[in-house]
Amino acid sequence: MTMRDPKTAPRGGPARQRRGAATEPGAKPRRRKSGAAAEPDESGEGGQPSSRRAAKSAERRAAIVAAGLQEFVARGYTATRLDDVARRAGVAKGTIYLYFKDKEALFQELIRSALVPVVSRIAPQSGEGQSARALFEQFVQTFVREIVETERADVLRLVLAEGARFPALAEFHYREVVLRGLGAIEQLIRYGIARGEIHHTVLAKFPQLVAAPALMAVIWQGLFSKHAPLDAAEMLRAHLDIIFDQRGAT
Amino acid sequence: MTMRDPKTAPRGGPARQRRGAATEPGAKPRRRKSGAAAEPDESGEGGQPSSRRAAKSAERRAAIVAAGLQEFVARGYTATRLDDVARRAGVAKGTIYLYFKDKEALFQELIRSALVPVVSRIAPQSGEGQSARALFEQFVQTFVREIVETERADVLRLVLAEGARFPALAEFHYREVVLRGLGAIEQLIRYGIARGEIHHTVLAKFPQLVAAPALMAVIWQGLFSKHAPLDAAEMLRAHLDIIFDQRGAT
DNA sequence: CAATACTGACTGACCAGTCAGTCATTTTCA
DNA sequence: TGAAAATGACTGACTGGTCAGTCAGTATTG
Repeated sequence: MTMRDPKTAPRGGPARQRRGAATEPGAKPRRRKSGAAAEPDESGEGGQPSSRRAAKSAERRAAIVAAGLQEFVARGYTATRLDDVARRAGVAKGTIYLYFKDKEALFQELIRSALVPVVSRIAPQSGEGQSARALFEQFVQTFVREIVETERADVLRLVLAEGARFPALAEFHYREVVLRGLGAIEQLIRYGIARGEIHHTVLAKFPQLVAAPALMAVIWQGLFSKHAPLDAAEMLRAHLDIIFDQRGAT
Repeated sequence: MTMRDPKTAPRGGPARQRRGAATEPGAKPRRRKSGAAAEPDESGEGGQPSSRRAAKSAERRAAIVAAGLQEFVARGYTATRLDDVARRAGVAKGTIYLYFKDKEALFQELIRSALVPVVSRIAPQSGEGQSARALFEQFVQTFVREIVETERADVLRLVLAEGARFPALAEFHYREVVLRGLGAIEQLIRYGIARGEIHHTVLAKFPQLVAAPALMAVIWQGLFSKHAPLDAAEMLRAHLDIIFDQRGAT
């Protein structure tokens, strides 16, 4: 097994520096831009000195990320050309390298910024006193609205597609998205069991069973909806009926 | 949206002929080999004239497919180099082109030969009189043994990964694997409902709900098992408990 | 007028697909 | 039967296009 990760694979080539895994802002490339690392500096318009540049910088960065998102989603990691990303972002190719160390760094940042924020947003609003069923309904609704019906579904598929080839990406996604997501689901399940609404206690052990139809929905929409449309919301509701023991009916 | 499919993308290039979709043996490249199309000619050793050549030919073809499988699974479509496939198969690069029209043809053939045969094998043995539960158990067991625990799981993930970029592949997979698989599941469900073992009649409408945990298992094993092992068989059994209304217990 | 941001032509590696030539097997025919 | 001819299988150096990443130079800004 040769198993070389995809990058640009410096075969026998010259220097072409490499680094273990992700980008971890703080890399220290030759020149580093103001807004390059973190701190989006949320001064919208104010008068902060040098805020003008910072704002424009943040804007450019965002444009690159957005463009990258579309390109990567459409073609996958390897087949995406940074020239295209640059063109789509209305920027010269070199500019990308002012904001990101290399192609992979852009890729990871992209995934990060597309999925992480939504994980917290989708978690239950903790509404004590509400029925577990209601909380699950809300969960499903949010999931469909925020993921299945947005380009975030594409990003999720992208992670599934490329994850196996990017251990660092898979690990990150597991930690930041899967663990947190399943954790939230498990809490909901326990809540439902405690309230006597859910009788299948195994679900607390395998929250994946609750998430599975959502995964199915995301994948189906991406690959097969053209051949056989699937009403994700309805399917997920039906799944809730099963979890909550609502037999029969439609 | 430019949306060009990955291939080698003859950008503005010269002639470089292309064709609509798959390979469809019968393409008619310049020269065509004996065993190139179908009919493996199962004469093991016998005396059929010219069987020697045919046998060796089939062997080579198989070696190429096997090598391709490993490479594509490890790197994905675009990042796989045919030079590597050739080396792994113990063959010169040119030889690949004697058996397959191009990279994509090899890729498709690969997926085809890895998944299609197993679909029929995994379908229920129609054992009339048996409880639906028993049939489902058997189904799950076969699925785990034949897919989750084999490299076929990798192939399945490969389809999920590349399907979006290969409409022809997605369509083929939908027709030959998904439709047939879900069809078999739906039959089982109806059987279970008819026997009064399954009460959730929605399942007949959404057999995807039954398949979803299997999909989850395949994906989890590929991406996250390193971080959090998942006992697929146990999870799928737990899922059956839910479908069959076996409340509580573990 | 620095300093900083940006540009895009350029380099060097890379790789799908080709094809002229070599090797192996089978057929033909004396 | 044995040798030459014909057919088929295989090879790998080569071509032409591609693309990540660089950097000298230009623009913009404070």
